[in-house]
Amino acid sequence: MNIGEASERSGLPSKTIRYYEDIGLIRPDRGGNGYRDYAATDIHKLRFLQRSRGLGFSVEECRQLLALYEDKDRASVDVKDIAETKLAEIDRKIRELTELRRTLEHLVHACHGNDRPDCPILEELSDGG
Amino acid sequence: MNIGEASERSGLPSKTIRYYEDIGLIRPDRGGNGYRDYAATDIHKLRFLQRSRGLGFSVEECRQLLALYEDKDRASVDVKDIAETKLAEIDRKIRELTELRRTLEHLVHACHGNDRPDCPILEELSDGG
DNA sequence: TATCAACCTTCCAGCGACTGGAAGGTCAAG
DNA sequence: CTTGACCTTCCAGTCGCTGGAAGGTTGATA
Repeated sequence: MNIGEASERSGLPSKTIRYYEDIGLIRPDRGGNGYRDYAATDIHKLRFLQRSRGLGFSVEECRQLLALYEDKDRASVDVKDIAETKLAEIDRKIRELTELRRTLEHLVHACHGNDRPDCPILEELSDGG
Repeated sequence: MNIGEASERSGLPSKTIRYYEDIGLIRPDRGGNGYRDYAATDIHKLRFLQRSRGLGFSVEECRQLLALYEDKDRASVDVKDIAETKLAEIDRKIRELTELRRTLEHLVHACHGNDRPDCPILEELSDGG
């Protein structure tokens, strides 16, 4: 299977698939013409990568998860640890963004939003409130 | 005032201050020795940048906000528009992260996290659930 | 006066995770 | 035999810094 079809089946752009090969996440065969040749297991891995990236795992975390996925003697606690760490990270980000949101909404509400120059948003940004 | 002191007063690393000059956000004077020389207005601008970056505005948005900040004939609605757009972006990010969080938490709960290989997290990642 | 640390300068490279584009090879259909 | 859709590699750019090398300046101390 050529990269175009691998792209369709995995939901990843061809560019991204080549990039994942560059950084050693997958190693497809090559045909006599030099074209990459993806087997069913490669497609599985690509879909795995697509989903784990979509869940917010970094490429390095995906590499670990993929290694665990391929290790039939793995311990599920190793997977769970990675996922829990990521969960905590996501929580932290949500908290940060929620705090930002609160501040920004407050400012937006305070600003008249007309053609006059006085603006609480700029005041906050310039003198820290 | 040298860059070190400007850094302390603005809360931005010297590297970042030089970077902001590179991309045309600020233009401090230069002393005879070639050192950058920051005036009080420069420090104001740097603090402004520090705060607006901290509120999640991109550097380009900061450039616009800084231009409005310096434009005494501005209309506050222009500032408000930028802030509202950013607010909507933050909302979208929070929603995305919350959805991620839900999925991930669900998976984490489903995984026993022991020394056996069976793992609902990997199952979800490999076959999409 | 020599020297030393603590500043400052410029320039180049790298991070993460792609993405775009150029220049060129391959393949299947008409 | 040409056309167009594939495929290949390689290089550069994105964003917002950050690190480091190599060298100049300053102010205090021996």
